[in-house]
Amino acid sequence: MVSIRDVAKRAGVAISTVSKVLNHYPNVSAKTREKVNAAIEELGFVPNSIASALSSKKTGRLALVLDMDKHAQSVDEIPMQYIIGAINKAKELGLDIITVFFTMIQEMSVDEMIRYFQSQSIEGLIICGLSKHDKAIYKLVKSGKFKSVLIDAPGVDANTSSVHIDNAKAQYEVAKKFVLESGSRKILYIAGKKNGYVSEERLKGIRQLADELGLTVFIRTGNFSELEARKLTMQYAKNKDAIICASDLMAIGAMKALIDMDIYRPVCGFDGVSLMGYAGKQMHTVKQDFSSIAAGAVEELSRLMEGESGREIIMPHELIRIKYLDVIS
Amino acid sequence: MVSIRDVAKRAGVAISTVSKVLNHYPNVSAKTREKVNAAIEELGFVPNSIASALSSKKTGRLALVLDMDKHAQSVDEIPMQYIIGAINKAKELGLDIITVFFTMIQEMSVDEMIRYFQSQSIEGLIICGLSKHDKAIYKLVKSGKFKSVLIDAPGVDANTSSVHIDNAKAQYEVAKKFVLESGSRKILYIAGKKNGYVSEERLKGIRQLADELGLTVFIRTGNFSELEARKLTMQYAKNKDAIICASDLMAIGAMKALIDMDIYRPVCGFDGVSLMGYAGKQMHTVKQDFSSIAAGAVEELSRLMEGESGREIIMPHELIRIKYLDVIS
DNA sequence: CGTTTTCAGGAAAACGTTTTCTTAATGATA
DNA sequence: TATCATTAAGAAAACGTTTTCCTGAAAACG
Repeated sequence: MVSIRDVAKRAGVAISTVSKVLNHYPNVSAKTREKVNAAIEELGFVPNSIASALSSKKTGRLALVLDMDKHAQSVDEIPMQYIIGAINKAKELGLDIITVFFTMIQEMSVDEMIRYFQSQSIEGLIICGLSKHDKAIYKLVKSGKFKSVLIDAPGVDANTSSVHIDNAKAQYEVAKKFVLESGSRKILYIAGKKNGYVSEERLKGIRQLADELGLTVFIRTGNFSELEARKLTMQYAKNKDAIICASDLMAIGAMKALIDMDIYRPVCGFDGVSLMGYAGKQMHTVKQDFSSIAAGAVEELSRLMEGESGREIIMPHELIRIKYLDVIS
Repeated sequence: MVSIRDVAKRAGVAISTVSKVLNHYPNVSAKTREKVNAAIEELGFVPNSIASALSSKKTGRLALVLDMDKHAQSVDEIPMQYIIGAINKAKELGLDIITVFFTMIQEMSVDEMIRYFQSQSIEGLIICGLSKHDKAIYKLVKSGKFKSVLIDAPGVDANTSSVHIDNAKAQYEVAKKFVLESGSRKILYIAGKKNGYVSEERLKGIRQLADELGLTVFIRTGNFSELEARKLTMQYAKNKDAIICASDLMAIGAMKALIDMDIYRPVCGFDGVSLMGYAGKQMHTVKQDFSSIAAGAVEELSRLMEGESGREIIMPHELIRIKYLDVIS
């Protein structure tokens, strides 16, 4: 392996001078810089980031923490969008590596996680989709050993930022459009998780709308599960005008139930996953750009790592209507 | 940061002794080991993998190379399955990190990629779904700077292994079952890519079956594109008995076309992606366990990194029939 | 009991950088 | 011309490990 030492020898300068050239220090004469760069070129020198990290104590390593079931048969495209967005942005910013980390995060393993991140010299965490009520995450973030950005959860301290859309507003908007268009008055709302930050926000949106328009909204919790939404729809849809779900996946469950029951009710979703295209029903929903959200989180993390303090970033959302696809007769 | 030095001091031993304990060397007495472990515990010492890597020249870093469009709206779940399988296995084997790397791999950027991997001290590559005819990959692997495992492409040298199912056999088997069951004689076969390894193999399987059963098979190339398959089906399906596609995604395209044309033809797919469940038609297909395939690739890479030489690993496949889902009326 | 073997444990170099401090040379100022 | 400020460049320590080599003591052997 050709090292900075070889370059120095070749260029007839000191090691420190080569390092200065590498790191674009100002106090190097043009002539010397020239010589060094020539030597680098000739020897095909590639700086060793491991040595650099050890010496400078800056690794530029980020971990993207996804809370997924290990054996997920993931029909769910959201994690992939997060990964794509985060990795591309990290590369752009010269943050060397994004570690993706799947786990069932449980309280008992937090210490293990901290040790793992520490041993890997990870400087920043991007944590996706975990509520602030999740003790494990709280502990992880509160350990103070890492800068963190939370996606879809509110920040917890000055070392922490959060990135998410305005869920309450988005839910309000899409539901309003949906309700006015379909003329519905009695709604079945299938919410996400009890105590989940995102779920609570969306619920706020619905409640606001209900107040404003004087709607009757019957609320049940679907745990973001297709099956659960299906059951709830079976049970409660009959005497309602329409169904609003806190996620597209649950909306699919609802649609399946409606078909089973052989009744028609308009359905409104949330997320705008492209999978919906294959489910084939026309539907109002909120489109989130998960890839941009993750990219924003990486950018924000890089800010935090430069010593700035935490803040809350609201990403834009879009109201869309999934198009009717002809694969469904 | 508490270092091995602190531990040594606390335990009243030399640094090298602590290192020996850490790495489970045999020549350390039980008593000393005890003392050291106690000190580690008391100080909450976590070994620094960066320093370790620098010193030992072993990073245990792997890169999972996925050739994806940067902005893919990825309905495609296969990359995610690769990632899940690879990361989990890597963690299990103590291979520190999996870098996931998205790129449009083009010949011009190969040198850049090599430099990037080198600077990151990456020791092994897992390269997914690229044909051996792809010059970029060939160059990358042939650079000899990394141990590589190719998924869905044949190995190229002694430093390289390959992992894939027996595509010819799988295509033969699923098509045979499909053809016999549906009694088809005149088949439209929509192949994958020209010169793609996987595509060619599957084509072999179809040809063998055609010979054996005396079928008439009309072959067109769909480039693994839903849209392309749809067009080809439009154009050629009318006077055929059935359609066999080299991927599920193309099968979906074919089904859409059949619906447009308002004719019925049985369709056979390949891959077994769970997305198919949402497309809703009953269909024969080959199920690949992409997660296990990636896990196998990591395991194999670890073997290569220990100095073993390259080989070809055939993973099992399964013939399945996607169940009729009631979301489709 | 003396000699050889075995082995636990320590000292120190090495890995490839960064960074601080120092030095020498140049140019500016009085 | 003498003094001071400025700056380019080098020397060397430091980062936290691993690993090789060495030492001394205990164990084994005759």
